[in-house]
Amino acid sequence: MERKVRVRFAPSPTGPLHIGGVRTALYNYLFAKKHGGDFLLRIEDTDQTRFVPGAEEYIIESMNWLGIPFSEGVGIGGPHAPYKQSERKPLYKQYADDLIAKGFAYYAFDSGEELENIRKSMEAEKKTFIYNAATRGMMKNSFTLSEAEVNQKLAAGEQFVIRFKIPDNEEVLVNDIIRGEVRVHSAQLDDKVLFKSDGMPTYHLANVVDDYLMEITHVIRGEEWLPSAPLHVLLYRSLGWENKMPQFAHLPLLLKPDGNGKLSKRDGDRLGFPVFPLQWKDPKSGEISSGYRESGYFPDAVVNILAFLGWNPGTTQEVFSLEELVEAFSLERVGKAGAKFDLEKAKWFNHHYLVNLSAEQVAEKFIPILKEKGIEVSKEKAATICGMVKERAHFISELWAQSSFFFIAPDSYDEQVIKKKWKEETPELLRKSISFFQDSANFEAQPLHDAFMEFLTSIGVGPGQIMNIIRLALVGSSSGPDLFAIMNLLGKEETVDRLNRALETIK
RNA sequence: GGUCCGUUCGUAUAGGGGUUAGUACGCCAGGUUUUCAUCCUGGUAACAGGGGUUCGAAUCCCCUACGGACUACCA
Repeated sequence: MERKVRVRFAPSPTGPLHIGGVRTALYNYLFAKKHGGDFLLRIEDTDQTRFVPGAEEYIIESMNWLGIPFSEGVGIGGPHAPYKQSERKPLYKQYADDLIAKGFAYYAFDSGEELENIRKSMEAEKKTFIYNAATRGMMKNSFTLSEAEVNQKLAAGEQFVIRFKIPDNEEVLVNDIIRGEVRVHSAQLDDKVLFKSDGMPTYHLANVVDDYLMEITHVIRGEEWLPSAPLHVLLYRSLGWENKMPQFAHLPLLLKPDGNGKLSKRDGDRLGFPVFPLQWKDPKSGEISSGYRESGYFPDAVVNILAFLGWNPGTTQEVFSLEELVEAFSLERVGKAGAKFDLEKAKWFNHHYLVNLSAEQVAEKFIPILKEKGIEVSKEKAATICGMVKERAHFISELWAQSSFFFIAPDSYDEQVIKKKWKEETPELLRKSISFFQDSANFEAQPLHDAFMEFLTSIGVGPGQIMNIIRLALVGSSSGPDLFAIMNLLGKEETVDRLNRALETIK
């Protein structure tokens, strides 16, 4: 019996969504769509102490910006609502109780302090404290206390947790789509807390219960969860849900670009690239972290960049739309090793997307920037300019530096060019050129070019002697688009003005 | 420390017993362009180390090294 593919993205609202998380969400989405399945958003907020206001909204806004839609979940609703674990709180206890009834879990009354002390003293002996078959007998729990004592503590309202009883001496097998068979001996596992003293389940319980209830078929999550996957397998078995256990796929981590280690919030701004999809202002410290959106990345480009960090299609195609990614994606082609973010490649991707936009589309995004600078232009003119300069930029924001001379005459001239190109005969040449332009009836780029070339030939001057000077006068530097196209856009009057100004100013 | 996961050019990766170890970004050189950018062509650069298995290993196995994750009443 084939179940309908259902996957979930289950972030914790403890801060802004990290690009590693975005990639996890993306892979989940791609997998779901590829198999005609569902993609749910579940918010895992079982830890009230770490809740950060705005984080949940941030997650949803990020996914919206990226154009990755959920089919079900928080903010959308669906047959398994609610999708926020804090709102599902009453649901979990019964499963913990069920586990206790079946002998797979037990009450424990050790205080945090007691636990900490024993961990410390074990550490002093260079041993690791594991709360399991080996140590249960020395702690305060259902095994060391009589049933009457336990009941009395419970009745007295004493604080307790419910721990999972890891089976003794067993090899636990986790079947991972990406990593194959992973085996861990139960002696290495500890009796994790399933149910906290505050009445909330821990991740482990809530996650398994909700995945079961929501009929999740594939759990695609970060590699940091691999060590606890054996516990989850055991939990499915103990709950009697083994035949409904989802398949696991643990994704490789995103690493920092320099050195090693997991990519973290600090690295991004240190290395000059965002680690968050959207700009984030920490509600407590007020600290601002940059986002891809605000940095000028296109959502399609971010999706494309992220898709290729840990996955490849097995062909040489690198530019993929979201639809194409859905078509090409498979978990089998996800790599095992952590991937480092490459800023240069990311910029290249964005540049590629920028160039592939039409001049009109680019202009639409550029006009607001011009407005901010107090410049009003027609859509047509903006589009013409964008068409001329878009391939010289990685981001929309770089367009201004590439095109400001269209709107504002240069207030200085590149010294290097002056030094190299401004010769004794230059002023005379420039004067002749000015009067040529002054007398030109046709200022269309091509005819103007042809006529000017003819003129240069007639006075016995090579283009190299004057073209750079004219560019310098018009642009202020020696770079930029086709000179005659610039003149055409500037118009005769402005062109002649700028040439005259250069003549007067230089030397 | 323990457990688990990983390791191909600087980066992302292809290749999974016989390849001149391929591609992209970056970088370098040449071409195009009156300039710069784009574009085109070429180049640079990698199988962590050691043992096996095999006629043959980047590929399979083991060990070592290195890196990472986890080791909470956090997720």
